[in-house]
Amino acid sequence: MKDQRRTTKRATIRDVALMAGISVATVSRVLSHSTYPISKGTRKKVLEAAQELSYSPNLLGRMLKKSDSRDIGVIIPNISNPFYPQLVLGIETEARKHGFSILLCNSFRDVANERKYVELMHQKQIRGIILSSISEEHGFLKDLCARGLKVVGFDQNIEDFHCNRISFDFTAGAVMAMDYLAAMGHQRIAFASSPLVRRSRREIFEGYKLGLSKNNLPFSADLVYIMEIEKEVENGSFEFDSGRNMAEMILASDELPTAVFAVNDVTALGIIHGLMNRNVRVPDDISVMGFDNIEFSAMFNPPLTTINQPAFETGRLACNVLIESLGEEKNDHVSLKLEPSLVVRDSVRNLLG
Amino acid sequence: MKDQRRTTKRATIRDVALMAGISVATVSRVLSHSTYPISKGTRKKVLEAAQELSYSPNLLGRMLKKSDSRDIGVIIPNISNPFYPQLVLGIETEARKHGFSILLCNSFRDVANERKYVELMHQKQIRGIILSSISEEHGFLKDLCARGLKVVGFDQNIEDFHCNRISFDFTAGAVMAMDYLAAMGHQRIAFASSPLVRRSRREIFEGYKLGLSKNNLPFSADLVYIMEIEKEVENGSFEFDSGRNMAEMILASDELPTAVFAVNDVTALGIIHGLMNRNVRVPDDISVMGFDNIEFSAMFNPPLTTINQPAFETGRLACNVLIESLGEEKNDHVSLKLEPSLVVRDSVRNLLG
DNA sequence: TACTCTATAGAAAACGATTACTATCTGCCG
DNA sequence: CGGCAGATAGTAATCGTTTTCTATAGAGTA
Repeated sequence: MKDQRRTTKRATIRDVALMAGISVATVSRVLSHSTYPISKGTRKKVLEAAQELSYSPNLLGRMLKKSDSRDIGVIIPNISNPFYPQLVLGIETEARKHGFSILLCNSFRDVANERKYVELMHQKQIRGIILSSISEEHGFLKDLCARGLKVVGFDQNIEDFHCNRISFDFTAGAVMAMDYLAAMGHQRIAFASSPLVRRSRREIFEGYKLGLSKNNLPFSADLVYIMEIEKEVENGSFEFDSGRNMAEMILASDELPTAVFAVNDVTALGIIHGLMNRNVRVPDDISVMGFDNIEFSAMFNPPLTTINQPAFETGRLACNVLIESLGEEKNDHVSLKLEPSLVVRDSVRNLLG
Repeated sequence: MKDQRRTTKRATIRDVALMAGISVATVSRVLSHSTYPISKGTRKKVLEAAQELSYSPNLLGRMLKKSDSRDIGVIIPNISNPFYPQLVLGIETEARKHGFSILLCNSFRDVANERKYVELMHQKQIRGIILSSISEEHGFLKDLCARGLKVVGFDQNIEDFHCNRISFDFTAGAVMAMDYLAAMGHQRIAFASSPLVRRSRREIFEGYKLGLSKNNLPFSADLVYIMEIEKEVENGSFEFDSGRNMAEMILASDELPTAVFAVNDVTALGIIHGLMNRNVRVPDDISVMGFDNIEFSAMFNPPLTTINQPAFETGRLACNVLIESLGEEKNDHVSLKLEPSLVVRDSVRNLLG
């Protein structure tokens, strides 16, 4: 408190040693909570000196020596997609428990970015990465794994190489949605989606078809609406707009569906918007179901019936799996699949009621 | 490509030197793009050896030596508040341009967390932090700044110490909202908010009162609805719910307002929900205006008229200011104030039309 | 007594880079 | 021809830690 005018350089372990009249080795042992036995007196002297100099360890030095960085890399396509904040929150919640921090990078759906970030993290000696990959080719990842990098991937396209994986059963979710719609008496159910360029969308489409046949409903190409253009911008408004356009297309068709199942919530919201714009009421005239259960789907008007994809939980799990695997020398991989669940709100009408 | 079965240890600069038959100094100079002159032949040999060993620098070593970590810390209350993803995106967009990565931490509105994270970042030799602080006391920050840490703070409570600052003119925004409502012929305008425990809310309330008197409208305590309880959970649904409750309260009052101005979009959405629940139409019966312009407000039904707080731009700016200040030795501070803008959508009715 | 342990402490070697010094060899200038 | 500058390369110190050796007592043991 007194000598406030200390030099701008921070005190090192050496300074502490000097002031305490003790070797650096001992100081290090005290300050890094080693199990090495230290006499009461010495410990006290070290602690006092450290306090006096307001010593704070330089983690770079420590990391370099132990070659272990206490943070984990997180690479996602784009934090502004409402799924990811929850995911990140889940990751961090778990990470902090174990004293890890997270290095967050948005790949912006650019393969080069993704790769660059992975490389960078590796150079920073990060030992574990949670990756929502959009790349199709993972040769470089494989290399890094061989060098000891641990990876937890999810959903997307990580198929060509073996790593820990948290996945989500999109297909089952879609089937679940179809089951529900069928149970509500819907027979003509449209499917609305952006282009099927992502695995998740393809799987949901699969589930749509599976769900139809499971419920003895005919599949008709007339009922599937898949936008042709995909803007790689991910600010959400794109899918919302394309939902609105699809609403127009749906209304222009010969025979209206009684329900439309959208590939995700934002699209569903756009569809509802488009329908209401034409004075079609939801769910009274047409029912709409979404997928994801983003936070806002509950606040929408009408509240959206949807399939829950547990983002937060996924993040927690991913982080746990990663931290666990960091401890192991071996390279066997965990593969977990999270299950969807139905969230009933007010956007689907019961035709049988 | 051939000797795939290389040891798991990564090649160091030393290995490269050995293989190339060249000193480490020279290798370092080549590989770190130094300006030191190197002969064509030597350079080639080094590059080849590096390639052969698939050398990749250990950034910890470099950082330690140069005592400069190439990343910046970002501490925010909670990424699930829809304002922050945009902010983070803005920060990263700018950061990547300059080769910085971001270390993201959520303080969860806990002072202890905030402090712990700052300390941790400092220990990691991070030289710049972007901080949305919730702490009231910044003594420790002041200390760190004295030791060379650069900080960019925004909005919140950072008043007791001097640092770079990006702020937003909440009051002007609120006045702007009132101007607009008045121009639309509204005379009885309610104010709805969660408790005024944050600076931003207080300032908006100020603006509400200022705006009233500016437009020659009387202030009436009957028209202000401020929830008493504040849950420190920030998952949004809380403010949404409290909006719904306030809608009930508003409807129970003797003389209805023609418009209600909410302290933020989520609250506004809740209010609309609550009103519609009672078959009050928005904007036909009552107009509602929000504040923030979160992405979702455009997708809502009806699309929300609101005041734009430029989250992305704020992030970019904050990052720029920070990186700029990292270069300087001096400690003079920048203070920027971003201006609000009006976003007209469909939740306010023109009473004069 | 001689020998093994354990507690305690310090010296010095890492960890993987950068860089301040040196040192050599050119070529050029006066 | 002596000297000086620039190009080029190597030696070794350094960044702040951790940790492996050594080393010295004192204590317990046979």
